[in-house]
Amino acid sequence: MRVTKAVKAEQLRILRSLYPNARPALTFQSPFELLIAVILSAQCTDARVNVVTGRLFPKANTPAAIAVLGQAELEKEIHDCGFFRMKAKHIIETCHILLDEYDGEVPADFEALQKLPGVGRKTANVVMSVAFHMPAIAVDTHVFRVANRLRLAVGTTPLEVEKGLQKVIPREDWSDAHHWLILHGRQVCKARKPLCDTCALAQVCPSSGA
DNA sequence: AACTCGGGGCA
DNA sequence: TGCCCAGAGTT
Repeated sequence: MRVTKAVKAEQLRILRSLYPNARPALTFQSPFELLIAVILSAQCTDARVNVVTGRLFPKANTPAAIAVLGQAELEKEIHDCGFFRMKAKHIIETCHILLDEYDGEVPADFEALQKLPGVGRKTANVVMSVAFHMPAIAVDTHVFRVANRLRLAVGTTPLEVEKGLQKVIPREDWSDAHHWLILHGRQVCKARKPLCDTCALAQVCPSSGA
């Protein structure tokens, strides 16, 4: 199957119809809360992150408060999220940088965000998109896999796929499309046994059945 | 490019 | 039990 521009448009139309009310699964009440939640979400389900932040944020939901909390106590709070020592170290360092260099605020700047410890390209894109409503597409493993299988965007690195998606997806849909691809990757286009038999995109997917 | 960090989900 | 993850940093 040849994935033309028209086919890609059809793929996107179907995805939108499948996941009409796509929204972030993480619960947060400020850019800082979102930043922490996304750092915690690496290799951890959003449901579990929400449980952890539901306990943590009432105690501390600012860079100053978490810095006061200290690494040892933070490690206990986020223990259930996995990689807790490394994440706690990164979060504490990030809080100090936010206090020292950004007046305790989360900068609405992709480059600045990505320089923070524990914040990579994916996390920075999520914060820009979700917290600051800027056009950005965060490419995680689900987005990467689904985009490649559909040939919606092809690449061997997340950055390549991100650029490819930016070309074929209307700017106003970037934030939503991220969620369509994630949901589809989790529920249907799974890494191991993709459910091609019942996939609504099978007709427009070159990887279907393969 | 390969490895580490650390738990849980799931067959 | 064993394998796989809604990543990022280091070597």
